[in-house]
Amino acid sequence: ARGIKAGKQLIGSVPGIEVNDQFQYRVELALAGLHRPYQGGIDYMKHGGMIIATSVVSSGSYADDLENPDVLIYSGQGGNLVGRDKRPEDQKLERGNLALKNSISVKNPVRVVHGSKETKASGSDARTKLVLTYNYHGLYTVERYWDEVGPHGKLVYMFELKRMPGQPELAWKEAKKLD
Amino acid sequence: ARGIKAGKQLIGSVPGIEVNDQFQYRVELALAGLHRPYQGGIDYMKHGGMIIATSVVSSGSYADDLENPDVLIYSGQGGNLVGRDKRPEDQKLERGNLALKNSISVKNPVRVVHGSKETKASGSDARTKLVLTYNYHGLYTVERYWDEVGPHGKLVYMFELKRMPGQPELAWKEAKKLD
DNA sequence: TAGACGTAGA
DNA sequence: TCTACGTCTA
Repeated sequence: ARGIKAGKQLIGSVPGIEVNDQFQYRVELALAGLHRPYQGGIDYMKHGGMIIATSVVSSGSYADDLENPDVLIYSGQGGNLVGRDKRPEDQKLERGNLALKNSISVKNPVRVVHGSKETKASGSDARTKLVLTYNYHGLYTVERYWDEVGPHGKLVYMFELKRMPGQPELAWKEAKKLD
Repeated sequence: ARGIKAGKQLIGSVPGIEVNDQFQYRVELALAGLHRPYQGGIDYMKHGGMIIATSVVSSGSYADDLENPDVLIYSGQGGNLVGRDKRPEDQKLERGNLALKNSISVKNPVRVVHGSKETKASGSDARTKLVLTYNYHGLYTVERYWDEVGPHGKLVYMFELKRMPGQPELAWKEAKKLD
């Protein structure tokens, strides 16, 4: 694999990629042109003088709401809310968060990729293990946003994304919580 | 690329990999079976009740000495000596550092991969840019180790590795420092 | 659970 | 220069 190069940044559907397509690593999302940042959850681009969001990845690190697959409540980025040894801070309405906010008025489609734990047969022995897998959920629009104060006492932006109609049904099973 | 799996851990040469083979990403080294850790500089395994080093990657993040390609002075790991916002600490003779020390008496071959900046033509425009590239330098033995006090006042372990004779010459050019 | 010579893009 | 919902092994 010499010269891995991410696909060009697009708005909306990516040719050759269909709803329910599955990926195992973030680098594959970049390669496919679905979502370029290797770690960042929000991808965006300049469009008509402002930045707008082009894709988001929800990987379960935040308290996103996924009960209804047609509506995604997505937490903003920043504020050091993930990771140990980080002092939490208020999130700011900049970069990815600003891009998502701008996409509300622009009404552009945003690709949504959902990371979920999936059970997978583990080679030679009969047991299974949980593997994080990324599923393409299709195009959404950003409907609204608000801010709340999280359990750490800091400001968190929340974005509501709604799935655009006329797309294939989601073949999506989340791994049962193992309590 | 479904189910990327690192090669099995070997001591010495890896079948199919030759001196001067070149790689672009750490994940490729893991895939090839040359060096499994994605970030760690020292790979090791249990052997006869102790851990011994199997490979090291020098990427220029530490003050390693590479003037003479037949002798590699390699800095130990740990102590938070790389990265911002980290308070430096004394390195400890554990994990990779302990493995390298044990390899002195075991005299087992250790694979050496050298990361260096290489000039590369940059697509459509005529300019070049520097890209970190990993070159396989072949098998070395660990000759000795010592500790020093670094500029930060903390203990750093240093290991001297010597290239084993009878291997192909290194076709190795480091990018000139751009001052 | 946490460490580790990672990466790309802004 | 810095951020960012990474990813592996111990």
